[in-house]
Amino acid sequence: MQLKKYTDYGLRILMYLGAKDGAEAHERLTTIKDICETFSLSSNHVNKVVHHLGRLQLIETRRGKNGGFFLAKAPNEIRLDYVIRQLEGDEPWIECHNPYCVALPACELKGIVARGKELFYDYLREFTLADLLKKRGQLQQIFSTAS
Amino acid sequence: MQLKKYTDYGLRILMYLGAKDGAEAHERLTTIKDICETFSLSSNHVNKVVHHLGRLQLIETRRGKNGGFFLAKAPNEIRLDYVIRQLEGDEPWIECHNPYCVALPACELKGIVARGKELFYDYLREFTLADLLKKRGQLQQIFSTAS
DNA sequence: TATAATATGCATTATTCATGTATCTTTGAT
DNA sequence: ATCAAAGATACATGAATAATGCATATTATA
Ligand code: SF4
Ligand code: SF4
Repeated sequence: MQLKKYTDYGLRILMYLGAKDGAEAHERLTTIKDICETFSLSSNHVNKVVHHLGRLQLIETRRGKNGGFFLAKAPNEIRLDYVIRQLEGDEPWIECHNPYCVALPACELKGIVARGKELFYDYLREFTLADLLKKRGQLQQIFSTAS
Repeated sequence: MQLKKYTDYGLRILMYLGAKDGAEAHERLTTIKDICETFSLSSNHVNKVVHHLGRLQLIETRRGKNGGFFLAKAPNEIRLDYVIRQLEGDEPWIECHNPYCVALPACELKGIVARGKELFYDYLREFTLADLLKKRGQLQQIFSTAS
């Protein structure tokens, strides 16, 4: 019972992008290499997460020389429940089929767990990327010295 | 992001025990074999879960011939949050060390997820095994015909 | 004393996550 | 035009953990 690193990497990437400043898009362009160096991660993995974030239209990616990516929305429009649900995958927390459980027709448990899961996400729904950037200055400093 | 089958097996075992009736302890004795046949599970795995439930003092186990196990508490005294926390293991849902994440000192995320996790368990805390036995009759029927 | 049950430790398999390699495509700079 | 730098994509490998299997010890009862 733990979030995938994949999901956390996605959030780190968003935090990195959100912490950056610069009015012009090209000033804000970040590359996969930047992320990897900052967080000491595998470029392949980050590659996939970045691609995923792009498909979700949370970031905009630019191929080719001088390419990179940047936030496609304002931080306060990026809700954490959405990000985590999408990156993590939104399957039920208990698998009752596969193989089929005989108790299923009379089981109260699956509903309770499912409701608990929704409460978890309801809570996350109260937060956006902007909330993760409260210590923006400190983040900037960490990211600039990390590489 | 899914509960382990191990955990669900534990809850199934408790449901099975709770659905049984019979005033005397020996009438209520269930064996690992019973569980395995009812749910079509591996006896080794069930073995371990039963042992675990015994250590948690949720069931009482009896070794030797005519042995088995039975609920050590009333169903309404067995809280779901406790069972799931114990069987599942109560680790954080995000691992920030191992390897160490540079953002940690300025990270708001880990706290948010940790709080969400607690809300999940807070919700489970409202339920006990008794709530899982609402359709007790139907469960009894299922369990008696399953084997 | 034989037998039926749980207890326990270790080995193996399966699944999923994480990572690596290679190649393609796009884009800007030279 | 050509090259190089970036993400996109597909596939392969490795690592971690969950799930299962096997063997044996221990205990209690008939
Ligand atoms: S016991 Fe309930 S929750 Fe668990 S697998 Fe069966 S139906 Fe699903
Ligand atoms: S980003 Fe925050 S939550 Fe994720 S690993 Fe780093 S410190 Fe932990």
